Amino acid sequence: MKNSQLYKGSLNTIIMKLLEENGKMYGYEITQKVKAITLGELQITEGALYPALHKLEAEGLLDVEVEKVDNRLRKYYKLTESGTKETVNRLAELEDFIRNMQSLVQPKLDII
Amino acid sequence: MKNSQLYKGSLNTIIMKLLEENGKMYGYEITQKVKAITLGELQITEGALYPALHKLEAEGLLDVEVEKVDNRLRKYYKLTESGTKETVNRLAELEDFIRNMQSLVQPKLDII
DNA sequence: TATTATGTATAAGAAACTTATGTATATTTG
DNA sequence: CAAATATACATAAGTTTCTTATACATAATA
Repeated sequence: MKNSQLYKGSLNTIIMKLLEENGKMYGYEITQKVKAITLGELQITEGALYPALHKLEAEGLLDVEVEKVDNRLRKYYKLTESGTKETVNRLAELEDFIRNMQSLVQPKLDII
Repeated sequence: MKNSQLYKGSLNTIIMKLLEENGKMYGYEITQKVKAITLGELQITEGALYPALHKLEAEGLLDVEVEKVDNRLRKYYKLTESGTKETVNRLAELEDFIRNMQSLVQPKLDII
């Protein structure tokens, strides 16, 4: 699928929110979860996801823990303490963003 | 002001929606309108705005018309026929985007 | 007189992505 | 049983969209 340009910049927030909600997740799991929640509309590509996870880890917002399941590698990510705090800010920013976009787009009401 | 990363990719949609609503606008007017509607929260910089307007024009979505007001230049932009059609799509995409982001972020409701 | 507001523009660089490719194992389908 | 799909991670090249800085010019305000 071709995601709209609008999603650009929202990936970090999505990752952090999912981790806040689910405790720990691995990359592939995140892509499937997002796909399920958005009914297939938003597909996160690996080319976007893995660099994003690595960056969040480098920033100290995520911790990683490797597990081997069914002879396959999994890297479980979870929020650090700092990441948990930052998630609150990111979600507040998202709410402001959505509110502002709705203000810009909502049709003016005519009083009859 | 420092706008959140979230706004990345939304400028074109904002411009087109404002032009749909107001018929014709010039660049500076767009920046002021957005600032007013978002109560100062979203500041569009010239470095983002003018290249965006030029690109939309190059794509045939906007027409431009130069006017001189108070000895100062103004470039009024308005949607072309093609731009009007495309605006419908962009606004639908925005609605989908907002809906998906809310699905991803909305806290699960507990039934008591 | 200096700053702020109005008005447009571009150039260099950063950030977040897409697209393509690579590697490897497990499971399902024809 | 072979081939395709699903699972699982990763990176590199290129594109798009933005930020930041700079430039020019007139009008209004402090």
